[in-house]
Amino acid sequence: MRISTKGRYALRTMIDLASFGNGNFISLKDISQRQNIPIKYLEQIVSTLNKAGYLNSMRGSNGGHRLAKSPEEYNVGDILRTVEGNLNPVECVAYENGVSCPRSDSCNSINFWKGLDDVVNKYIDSFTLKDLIQ
Amino acid sequence: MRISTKGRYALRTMIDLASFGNGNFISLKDISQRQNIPIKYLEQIVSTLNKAGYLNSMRGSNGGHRLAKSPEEYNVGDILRTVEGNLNPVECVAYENGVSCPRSDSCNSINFWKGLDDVVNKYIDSFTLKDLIQ
DNA sequence: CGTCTTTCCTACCAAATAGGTAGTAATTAT
DNA sequence: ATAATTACTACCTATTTGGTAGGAAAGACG
Repeated sequence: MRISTKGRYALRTMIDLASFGNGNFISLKDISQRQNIPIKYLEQIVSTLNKAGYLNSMRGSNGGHRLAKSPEEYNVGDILRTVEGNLNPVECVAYENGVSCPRSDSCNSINFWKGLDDVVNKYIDSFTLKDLIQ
Repeated sequence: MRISTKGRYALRTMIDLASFGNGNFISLKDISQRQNIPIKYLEQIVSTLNKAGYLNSMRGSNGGHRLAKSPEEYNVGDILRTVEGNLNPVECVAYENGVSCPRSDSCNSINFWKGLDDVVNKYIDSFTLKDLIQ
């Protein structure tokens, strides 16, 4: 029942950009040093955030990353699900293309797990990035 | 953000005992077949539940396990924490012997993670084993 | 133009965790 | 005695986590 470093680093990176960015491009080197995250690992995480459209990036000298939107427009749940994959507590609550656990008919606990999934997602979806800045 | 098979199997085992036990000793073989859980793996999980005092066990022919208390006296959160270890979403919210994350002073997200930890534990603690039987 | 800085992309890797399997000893009903 | 069952301990394989490493592409600046 853990959020991995990816999720935590992603959130700290977004908070860092929101706090120190001010619309300017910030290099991974700066974020890496401030947040104490290995730069090569940070690259991968930022790449995911980038592909999700959360960031604008610029290559080359003086390049870097900045938020694509203002902090209150980011849902923390979206950020976490983007880098962590889904956050289902158990796979039987994930219904991809209509397929569910073969035991679901006889399973007494599936509604319990669904409820857990709900409270987790409801909680993380109740925060925007702005809420996490002081 | 996953509950492992250990937690799910443990819960299903407790539900099975509550549903089919009726105060009698039920063998792991029976539970294993009904719940489709490898018996040797089940042994280990049941051993943990046993050591936590949740079960009475009897060896030998016609032996088996039964609930030590009535279903409404088991908290589902306790069962899960017993077999899964703690369920902290991130380690920084776990304060063992007063030690916390070295970044906690400057960390904007620690209260967010603590809140997540709270909603998860509050949810799983709001169910007893009885609630999960039909 | 050349160089420096930075992102972008892909491959690789070691340690930990998950999810078991296996063997054998101890206990008890019949 | 023996068959059935729990109890204990060691082992094992696949996946996931948490990174490293190297080089290509792009842009700023002298």
